[in-house]
Parts: sequence; C-alpha cells; structure tokens
Amino acid sequence: MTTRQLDNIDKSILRALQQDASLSQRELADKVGLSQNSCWRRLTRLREDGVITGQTVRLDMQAVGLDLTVFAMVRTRHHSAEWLERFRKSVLAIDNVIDFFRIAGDYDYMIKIVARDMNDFDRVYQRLIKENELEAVTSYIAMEAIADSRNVPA
Amino acid sequence: MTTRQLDNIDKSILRALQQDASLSQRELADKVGLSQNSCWRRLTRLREDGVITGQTVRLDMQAVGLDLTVFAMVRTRHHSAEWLERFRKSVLAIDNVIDFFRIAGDYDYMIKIVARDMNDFDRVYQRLIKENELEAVTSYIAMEAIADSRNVPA
DNA sequence: AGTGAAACCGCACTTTG
DNA sequence: CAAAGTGCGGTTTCACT
Repeated sequence: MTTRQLDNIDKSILRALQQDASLSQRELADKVGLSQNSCWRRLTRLREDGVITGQTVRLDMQAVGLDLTVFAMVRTRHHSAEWLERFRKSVLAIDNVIDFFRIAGDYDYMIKIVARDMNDFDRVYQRLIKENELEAVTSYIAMEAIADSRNVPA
Repeated sequence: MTTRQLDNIDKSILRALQQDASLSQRELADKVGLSQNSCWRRLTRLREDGVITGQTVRLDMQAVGLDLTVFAMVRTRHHSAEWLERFRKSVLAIDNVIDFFRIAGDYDYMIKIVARDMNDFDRVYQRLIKENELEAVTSYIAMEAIADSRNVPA
C-alpha cells in the first residue's frame, strides 16, 4: 500500500530478480553495481515494503502437461452484490483459472484457463456455466503461446 | 522436450515451489515428506529435465506503478509468412506485453499489456497500430484484477 | 554426516545531497 | 545533518558431496 518511490537501482534489482531470482547476493550486488551489504538492505526493504511479494518457479507447461490455454470472455446476467460474490468464489475455486479480471466493454470478465487437453477444458467450461447463470461466454482457444508471463518492465 | 512422467511427489514439489520458491531444501523436504537428500536429487532432475525452467519474483503491480492491465484482441489483415514474422517481432519488442497468444476464433491474437496509466497504454496502442496494418483491435480495459498469474495446478 | 560456501547482520567509516 | 553506501568482521544456515 505504501506507494514507495523506486529509484533506478531498485528497478534494476527488480529486473535482475525477475529474470533470475536464484541469483546469489554477491552476483546480484555485482550486477546492479552495489556492495553486497547495501544491496541486501535494499532487497530486505523491497520485501518489507511489499514490492516483492514472493518468489516462484517458472514451469514448462508442456512438461507439466498443461499446454492448452483458453481465454474465456464472460458476460454475466445478474448484477446483485451477492450474485457477483458467489460468481467470484465459484471461479476462484477452479484451480485451472490462472487470470481472472473484471473488464470494461461488451464482456464483463476475462478468464485465462489452463488445461491438460480439450476434455479437461470442457470439464472446466461445463462447471463454469453450470454453477453460474451467464449470459454469454466466448472461448478463444490458444493455438500458440508466442509469449507467456513475460517479465514486467520495472 | 523429454515428456517425462511426473509422479505425485514431483507434483507436490512443484506445488510447494510455486507457492514459495524461497523454501530451503530442508523445509521443502519436510513439506513433501522426503529426506533432504532424495528431495534434492528430485529437484535437480526437475531442473535438468526442463520441467522447472527458472525462478522469478512476484511483484506488487501497484507498487511498481503498473496497475493498468489491458487485453487487446487483434485481427490481422495480412497473412503472409513474412508479414506475420514482422508482426511478432514488432509485438515482442514492446516490453509492456506480458502475454502474446495466437488464438482461434473471430480474432487472431490476444495480447495482455500492462501500463502505468491510460496515457502509457495509449502510447503502446498507437505504436501497435502504427507499426502493423491491422484489421481490428478490441481493447478490454481491466477494471479489477481478481486473480493475476495464479499457480498452475501441477 | 561433513564441509565449504553463502546468507545474514552488526559496526565503524565514507560519501552524497 | 541525514540518508545511503562501503568494507570488514563474525555467526548461522544452507547446498551439495
């Protein structure tokens, strides 16, 4: 929440860590041109201030057998607070859902789904439309992932 | 490429590391119920086999000042191999592009873009349509990120 | 189970604005 | 003067053999 101002060194730390978070403190310090100590202090602050919220591994989607990606654009029928809350819970309960955004335009929500194959996706899709009364769903099947989850330009 | 078969222990390792890749070997071994040694061997193999392709940090998009997300659906006009190659290069050269998928349906590409604000996004948008002759672009502005880049269900 | 390396953190000093 | 960086230390913890 603390909208802390990031200087260029902070940004270069974030860039380096996005590219490879397994860097040792020495390597990181060298890369950004700081002493080990002050680099460590900055890193600690970036974590404390909630700029860096965690650390994850990148997985090969093909290797884990989840190389089907679908973007589902959803238009809802109901708009009461309770209905929307149930809808959110219902969507978030599906762990194939990677992204879930409320959007502006001729659709209300955009859901990025990963699945093992078409059958698997259909299971998710059926669940989605059974649990929620939706006005329209348009699914865009991904034919090719040209870029997936790239680093953000910090 | 080696479509290696992952057993339940491998999957629980992947789940644990997706949630927190800063886990020490001992913590990880405890979590998945393995000896430190065999856990380390599995981890090494998962990296060698390309299942785990890297390690990154999760950033708070608001804290880094990139809390505007836009999904741009693109329909292209040209379809020659050279044109498409130039188009890809043009899109990938924009570092605000986080996802870039070729899709099936009434649009050809789906581009997830992050930006500092509307002006910043407009700059990206103008660049996109100036550098490439497109037939149609529909931009869905994200009003709320209910879930962004969740863990994949390994 | 052992070992070398790395993370972690305090401290005194220097630099920059 | 205050804020941030440097260099050096020691202890603890970890990765890897």
